Amino acid sequence: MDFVNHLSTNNIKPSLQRIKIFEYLYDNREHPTVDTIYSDLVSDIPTLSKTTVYNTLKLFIDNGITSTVTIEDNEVRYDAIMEEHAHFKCDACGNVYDIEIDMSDLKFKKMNAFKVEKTNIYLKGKCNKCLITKN
Amino acid sequence: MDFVNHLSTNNIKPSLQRIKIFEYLYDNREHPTVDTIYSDLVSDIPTLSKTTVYNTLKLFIDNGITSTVTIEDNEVRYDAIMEEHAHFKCDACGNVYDIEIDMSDLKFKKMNAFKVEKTNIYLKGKCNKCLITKN
DNA sequence: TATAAAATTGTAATGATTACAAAATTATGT
DNA sequence: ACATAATTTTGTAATCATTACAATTTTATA
Repeated sequence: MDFVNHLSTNNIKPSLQRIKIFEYLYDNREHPTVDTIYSDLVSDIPTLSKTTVYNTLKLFIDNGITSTVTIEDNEVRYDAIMEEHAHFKCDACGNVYDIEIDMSDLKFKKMNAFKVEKTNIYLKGKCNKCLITKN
Repeated sequence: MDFVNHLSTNNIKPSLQRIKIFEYLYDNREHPTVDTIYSDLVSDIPTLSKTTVYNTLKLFIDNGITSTVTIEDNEVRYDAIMEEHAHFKCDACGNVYDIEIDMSDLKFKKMNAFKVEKTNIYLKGKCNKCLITKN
């Protein structure tokens, strides 16, 4: 994945901060929060500001290369994978995993009243790691 | 719907505030926010406090008669309908509608790694009202 | 009716996000 | 290359939703 090129082709000038933040998001698939992104990157970019993380993520979202994952009402997570997929959140360890899904199987009723542009799915439960360890 | 009985059978003492808040949630199916609930009820219960609305909704959720609807990362909505259903949010007018859905049709891959307890689905797009009016 | 328990309320504290202006960096025209 | 303009980054302060907490009010109990 050529991050510089990916940013450029999406009308985002590839500054150091933007490259590093996108790279982090793309490589760390656990859907990190702003705080996690900031904490993990500040050692690499000592001048990094949390405001920059917020600004940059908003820029990514506006240009369609990142999306938010809102499962809990008190934490916003970010995801750089834009292909159709769903999420699973383990309510024991709190981790959020990607899930492959075929949304074409979904059958909605009375959908003539709406023009659907995006379908979001997330599951909750226990991941195997937590089932084995804690139970 | 006998609200007093519904609260009682779910281990919630049916105080005036609790009855009114649940009644409001159950009758107003547009998934209101705390602010909306408070604003609409304070004329009816002049002493009502926003803290009470927060406390009461938390109590409802803990006792399984209400759930949160988290579609946007900056607004928490509440829903008293606990039967399986999905949501549609119109990003023109902002309204959230209920949708009937058969989740048994969903096919996930690699799901052996998880024990799923709850499936959440929401769609985004434009409702017919907005498509006709604004376009 | 007195006392204890529970519910409600108002205010203050918290924490995430945003606004904003200054500083730093990068691009542009000559 | 240099001066100037534009953009990006940064830090601080403001905002807003939510929570903590203690006081008050209401309800239950003996």
